[in-house]
Amino acid sequence: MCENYEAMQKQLSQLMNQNCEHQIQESRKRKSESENCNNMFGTIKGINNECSTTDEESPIKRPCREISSPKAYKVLVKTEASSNSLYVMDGYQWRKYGQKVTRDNPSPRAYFRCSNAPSCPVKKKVQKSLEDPTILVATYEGEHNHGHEKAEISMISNQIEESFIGSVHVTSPKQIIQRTSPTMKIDNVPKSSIQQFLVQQMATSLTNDPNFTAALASAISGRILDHTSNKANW
DNA sequence: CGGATTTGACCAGCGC
DNA sequence: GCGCTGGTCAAATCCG
Repeated sequence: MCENYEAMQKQLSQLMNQNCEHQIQESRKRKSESENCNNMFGTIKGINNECSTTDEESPIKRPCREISSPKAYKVLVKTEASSNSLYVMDGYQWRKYGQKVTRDNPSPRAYFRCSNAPSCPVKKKVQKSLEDPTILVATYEGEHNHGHEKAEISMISNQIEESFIGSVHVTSPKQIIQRTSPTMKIDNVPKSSIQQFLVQQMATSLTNDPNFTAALASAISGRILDHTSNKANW
């Protein structure tokens, strides 16, 4: 699995390099992060840093500031439909320092800084998805310079639906949530998150396997029957 | 009372 | 230079 995953990463890097060169030749229209990052149904730019490697070679100064942030990735969180909260429980402690209504999305965008450690440079932007208000789009920038603390437990207990997005074209939010084609730049994502992602992928594959679920069901029912028959014998 | 949140003001970058 | 926009600051407010 890991080998296949690494092979996919290489292919993705090559493709993104090609896209990057093409983008350099395109218009120098102002890079708006809200247009590129918040619109998860379009081509998402600035989340990965592939293009930054060609900066020195390119005669045109790259317009996207976000590319200078090498550790940016997105997390999509499914929330309760009635919930208006912009708080994403990911195990870290965040301090909100601003909120803004952006032009292309009527729902406000909240800005958070990691407060687990005073010098932690990580920032997080959270905004509801334009297409599906029950989905919170959290964009993380930077890398934590402290321990993960209770993140692992929290991510499981809060049933976070997450997907990491590189420079890919996404056609539907459901596709993201169902993780039909997970693509991410491995350098952009904390290793613990990668492990989490792989575990989830494995769990999904197993649960989608009818043979596995049937065997699991029979094993559980057998266990229960054994247990009840043992009790009856008592 | 101290820390977290809210929210209006301010700043910088970009297009025209 | 001006206006628009996203991002950040900081004083006011809230809350445990």
